[in-house]
Amino acid sequence: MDTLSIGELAARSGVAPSALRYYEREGLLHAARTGGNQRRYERADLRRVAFIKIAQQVGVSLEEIREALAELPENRTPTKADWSHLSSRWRHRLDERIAVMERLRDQLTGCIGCGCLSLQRCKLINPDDQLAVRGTGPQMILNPPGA
Amino acid sequence: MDTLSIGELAARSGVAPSALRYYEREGLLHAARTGGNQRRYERADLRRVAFIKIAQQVGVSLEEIREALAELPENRTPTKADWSHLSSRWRHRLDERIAVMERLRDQLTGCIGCGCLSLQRCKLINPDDQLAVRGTGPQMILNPPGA
DNA sequence: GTGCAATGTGAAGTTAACTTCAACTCAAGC
DNA sequence: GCTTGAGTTGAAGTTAACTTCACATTGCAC
Repeated sequence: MDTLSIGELAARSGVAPSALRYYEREGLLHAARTGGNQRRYERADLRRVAFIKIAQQVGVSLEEIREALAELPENRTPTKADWSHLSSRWRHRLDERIAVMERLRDQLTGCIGCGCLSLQRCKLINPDDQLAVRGTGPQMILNPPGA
Repeated sequence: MDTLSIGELAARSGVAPSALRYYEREGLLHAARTGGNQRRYERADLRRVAFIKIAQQVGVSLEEIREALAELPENRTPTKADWSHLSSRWRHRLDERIAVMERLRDQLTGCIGCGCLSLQRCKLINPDDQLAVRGTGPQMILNPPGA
């Protein structure tokens, strides 16, 4: 057969049936129904679920993932080109997130040297938190001066 | 004065007072009290809060953060060496997480070429999901063969 | 010393992303 | 054809990490 029951999709994707039903309620996934009202997924849905998992790994909310998936064609199985398009957009997200984490790491590494951990600038240099006026939180990482 | 009220710490750290109280209930933070029962924080607590924010950025739960912070000395203000030790441990975490995301990105990039997005190995090469037996989910990223 | 913003507390509410439950129906093997 | 393991639904429960609320108390400014 070329369709999958919810249990099969769950086993293949590593996502619990209850989560798949939840995704359906949330509009991230759609399933055809058998005469007896059971869900039947297409193999293409494996990709869809894979994409959802990947995006979650990157820290994206289901809400945003749904919006992204909404760009895929509804009336036909997505083609390579469709997935390519989506994937490359997400590649950018990934790149950005990696960049943030690298800045975080480098800043942390720099702070190991003086032990300050202020992340707004080393306390030894800037003992009065003067950078606090730029906003709250770890400014140097989320909003580096050079970006 | 060299202590901070909860409002001051909140403003400096970018963390809401309610969150700071919550952290205290959860054992991540401790504050001295004035005669009138108001919290007074030491300047060293700015570092503590900064560390909490950083760790959260990395996707670590407060539970784990609390465990990490528990390694700091309780009876004295943490020294540079104390923070250095903690920081270098977290640098490893960051490195690992960055590595995972880079694998994710590279895999995604690879899949853009064929449009498959299977992440268990390109479907064109492995049309029957044979890798599914290795476990559920995106194995190649979370558990790369070479790791 | 008085006023009013800041702070205190416990309890309840919120959001995301699911899971669990109860009660029922479907479907595949013997 | 009967059993039994999947599957269905709506509703309620769960967890993390907070926020909001109501109401009492404090403490700096004038």
